[in-house]
Amino acid sequence: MKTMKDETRKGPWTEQEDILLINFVNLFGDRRWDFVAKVSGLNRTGKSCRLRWVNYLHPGLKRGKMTPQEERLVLELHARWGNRWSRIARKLPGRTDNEIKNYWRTHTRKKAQERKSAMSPSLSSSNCSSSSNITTVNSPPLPGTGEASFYDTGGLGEAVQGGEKGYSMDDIWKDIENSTINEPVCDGFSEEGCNFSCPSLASPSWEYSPDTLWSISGEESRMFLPYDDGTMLLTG
DNA sequence: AACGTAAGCAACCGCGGTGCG
DNA sequence: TCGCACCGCGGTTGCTTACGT
Repeated sequence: MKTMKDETRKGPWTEQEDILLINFVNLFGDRRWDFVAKVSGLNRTGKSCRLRWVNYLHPGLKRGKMTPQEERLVLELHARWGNRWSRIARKLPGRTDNEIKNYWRTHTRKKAQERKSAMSPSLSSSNCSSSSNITTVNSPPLPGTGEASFYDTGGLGEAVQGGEKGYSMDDIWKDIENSTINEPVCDGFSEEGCNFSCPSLASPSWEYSPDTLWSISGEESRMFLPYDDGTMLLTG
């Protein structure tokens, strides 16, 4: 039974809603989403709140372009695990399943198009190098091997070498090597179920800090004052 | 400068799993 | 043991922005 009062909001989140959600998550944690949704006064479902938090508001999130290493990691993990986006995301600190999923979608679409055009007889076959890609993932070029692939065409530069702080790509690769399809992988930052939960318990690479509080403009960030314990104060 | 298309991103939906009374 | 409520995941959709003509 839904009354008009129960009508939940949908669609894009406003800044005010974000602020509210952050404050209430900091108060009550990021597990009881229905509760948070109710007490916050947001006319949103718990589900919606969770999604907004996980995909956008979580302070550990990295924003911006995937590094070539991350791209390679995604491809490798996808080759192993398929569309287990959340699982893959756990291997990529600061990236969400949604982000990876979107990346993959775009990526595969691009690849499909490249393939198509490569197949086309009217086009030169010289561009096959960029369409070898995914099927070669089974034997991924490990970091440091210097093996060139199309994945490395983006960004490059300093981002490649130790661009990730806290949890090195080497560690991640080692971790992956040690993991198997059947074994859920548990590590410091990506413990099953702990990744996005309990911010105050997050591993160092996920901890709250003004630096990791989004990649937002100064104007936006002015609205918050992080407490010592990681909670925020709305300054208005 | 205007328009059309592609790409990227944020959010919703439906389903399955899990915990609890 | 069963039913319910909630959570999390994967798939999909729709909107916005970027780019090319």
